[in-house]
Amino acid sequence: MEIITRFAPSPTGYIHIGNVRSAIYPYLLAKQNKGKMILRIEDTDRARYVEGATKLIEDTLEWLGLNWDEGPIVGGPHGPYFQSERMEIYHKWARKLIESGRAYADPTPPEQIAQHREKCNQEKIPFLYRNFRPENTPEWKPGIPLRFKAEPKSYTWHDEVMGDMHAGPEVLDDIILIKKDGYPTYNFAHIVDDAEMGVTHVMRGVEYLSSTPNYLALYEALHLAQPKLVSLPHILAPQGNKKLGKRDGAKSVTEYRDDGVLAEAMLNYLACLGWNDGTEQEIYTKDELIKNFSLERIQNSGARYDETKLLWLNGQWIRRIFTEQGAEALYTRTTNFWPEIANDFSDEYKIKVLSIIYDRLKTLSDLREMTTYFFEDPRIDIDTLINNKFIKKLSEAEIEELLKLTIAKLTDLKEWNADNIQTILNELLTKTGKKPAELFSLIRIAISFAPFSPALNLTMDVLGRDITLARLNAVARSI
RNA sequence: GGUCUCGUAGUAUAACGGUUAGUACAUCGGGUUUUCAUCCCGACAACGCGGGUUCGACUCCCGCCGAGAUCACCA
Repeated sequence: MEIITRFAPSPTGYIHIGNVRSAIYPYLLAKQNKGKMILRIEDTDRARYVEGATKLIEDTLEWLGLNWDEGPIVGGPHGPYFQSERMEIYHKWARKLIESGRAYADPTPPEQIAQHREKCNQEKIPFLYRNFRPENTPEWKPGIPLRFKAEPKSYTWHDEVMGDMHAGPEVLDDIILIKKDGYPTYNFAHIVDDAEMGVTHVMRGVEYLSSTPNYLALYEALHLAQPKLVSLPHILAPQGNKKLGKRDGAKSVTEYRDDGVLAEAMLNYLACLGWNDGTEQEIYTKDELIKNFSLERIQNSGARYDETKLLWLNGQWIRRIFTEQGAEALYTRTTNFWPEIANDFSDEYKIKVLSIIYDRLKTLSDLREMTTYFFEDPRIDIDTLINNKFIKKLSEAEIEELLKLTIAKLTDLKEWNADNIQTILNELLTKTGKKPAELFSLIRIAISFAPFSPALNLTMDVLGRDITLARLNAVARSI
């Protein structure tokens, strides 16, 4: 049987790292089994609807490479994929329930319901609406909510992550199926949609675990086959024990993209947060995740979000793309991350810069701060120079002498390349008898005035003879 | 409060009932001709508590404690 999964977000805002896993796992499972993932937009709450949120959701999935097989944009045989466009379908199924006596229109005003609830709270007994079921119910028509008529009974079921589950009749209640505005509730709509769309695996956060018995009752009353149920544990906020949410400052997934995190790293990190394949592998490509993914190995307790590890993984991915796919491949990802002044420089030059700096990037946006001296002359700051912990050991006369000697040697260099520059540097070392730390720090700071930079000979090679000498001369004059 | 779920280092996790409880991130040391980073080596650090069952329990059972989820005309 073909496996069909779905990701069914409501368009109330951006997708953040706390909830994107419910898109990743369905995707992996579907792809692993040559099945399909459906994207369905659950927009039945008109009050919380946010304009543009659907676009945000689509962007996020596209960036991560979680391409849905059916849904908005791509279409498919089970559309429409917006719940707001499926009203007749819900009403059709609702009528079936009414006809079989399993649903009723409920005219009880909200204030009275609140009173019932309040009374139960005071008496410290569970509030169950079925105990307050109205005796005479009108015919169902727009403006009156439709409730399920629950039967108090026990259910057992199997959750692919949580294992065998059991619940008693005390959790079964007359849940609202259709709201008074005519829109279905999540509880009803998702059951109908999953069935109509042929969804075989319902994967969602654990928060739905407690309402599962009510869903089972609905499948039963509707004579629908029960799909496999998969509860995904929460991702916890860095602080405290709450699930990661927007109020903990959970950033949107695309914000990480804009901050220079690679999609590969993001997917890798999130997939492995609360899941592992039992090996000690840490770096997974999307294809490897698809190949190795398994429901059984999803963790059943919440996992804390750890941005430090994400950034480590991102560094790993930056280096991996560079070494496996080449400098150009990495360069194509860096377009938006160079300092503004770099716009005037050629791709070729920027690729050279990237090639010597890439292994110290944690995120691509580090380029902005780390590469400026490749594009403009640094401001000469003699204090920084002479206060450096190595250069401090040299007298001003020595500094001047060393700079002059370096300039002279480099001027005589016939072919300007990294190896030859290194030879010169080595010669200078033996000739002056200075320690590498002293001489190299002096030159490094004089040409960059940066807190750190790549190996000296590489930096000088990329900068070129003219600029290197010009900067050294400028510093020599300022001493 | 009712119902349900979870509990291995700071974090993420591994371990047929028998291991010096493994790995990674973080932290702290050390190494690779300057810095920062990479890379390499090393160190620190965990089975929530109490009972059982067993020759033997992180692993099975019970109790406790702790944490979380849910009890909406939100999803």
